[in-house]
Amino acid sequence: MFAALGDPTRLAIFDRLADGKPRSISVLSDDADMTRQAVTKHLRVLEAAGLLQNHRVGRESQYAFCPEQLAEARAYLDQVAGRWESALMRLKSFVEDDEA
Amino acid sequence: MFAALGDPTRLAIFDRLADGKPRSISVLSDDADMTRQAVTKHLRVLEAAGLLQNHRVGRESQYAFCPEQLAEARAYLDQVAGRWESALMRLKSFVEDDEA
DNA sequence: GTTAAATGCAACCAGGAGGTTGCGTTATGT
DNA sequence: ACATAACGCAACCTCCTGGTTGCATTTAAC
Repeated sequence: MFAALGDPTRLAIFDRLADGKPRSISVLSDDADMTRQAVTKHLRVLEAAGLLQNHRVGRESQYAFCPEQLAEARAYLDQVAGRWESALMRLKSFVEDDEA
Repeated sequence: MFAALGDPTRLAIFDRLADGKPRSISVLSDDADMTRQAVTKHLRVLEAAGLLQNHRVGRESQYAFCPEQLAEARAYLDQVAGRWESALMRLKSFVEDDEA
């Protein structure tokens, strides 16, 4: 999932869809100075990572923002930050014990 | 920065260093079933992304957790989630207006 | 019913990422 | 002082990724 957002093109697409509005592939590839096929591949990657949702309507396939994985990413970052801070606390109390 | 955490090997190293303790390259490459050089490259990438800090001591170079970029990533995810939720709110009020 | 739009599929290509090996250099330990 | 540990640099290799092109297929529009 970090890998999915790691590519700048993909991050741009994802950012564009963050307003919640679903968009078709051709709409997304219009202002993405690259082939429709390339955009399609990126969309597939983002969908596989659980960041986007695809839903075929008529002859066009709409991709839309999907918030679940986003929450998971935030949870992971929070957890890492938490581990780090608690390590800091242990270090601090160790130093203070040493001073006492 | 998402790209830096996108590689599983790098994520593992980063996760390992999240306890705040600095570690030398050879220590890190001991249990990473891969060459020291490969680990070095990964560490350089993580450092360039601002996720780790390097500090040479004697003949060994110690890499340690660096929290700043982490906060930035969290801020970005928050911002995206915020944009999405406010879009939801607008949609909701639109529907309610329509009902009225 | 035909034309055109929106997409899917597959083959293909160039470049960069991840990894290794070999060798040189600096610091440590005894 | 000498052996060895920890590291840097550079060349090299392989494979995956990002991108393209060509063609087939489904669906809308008129």
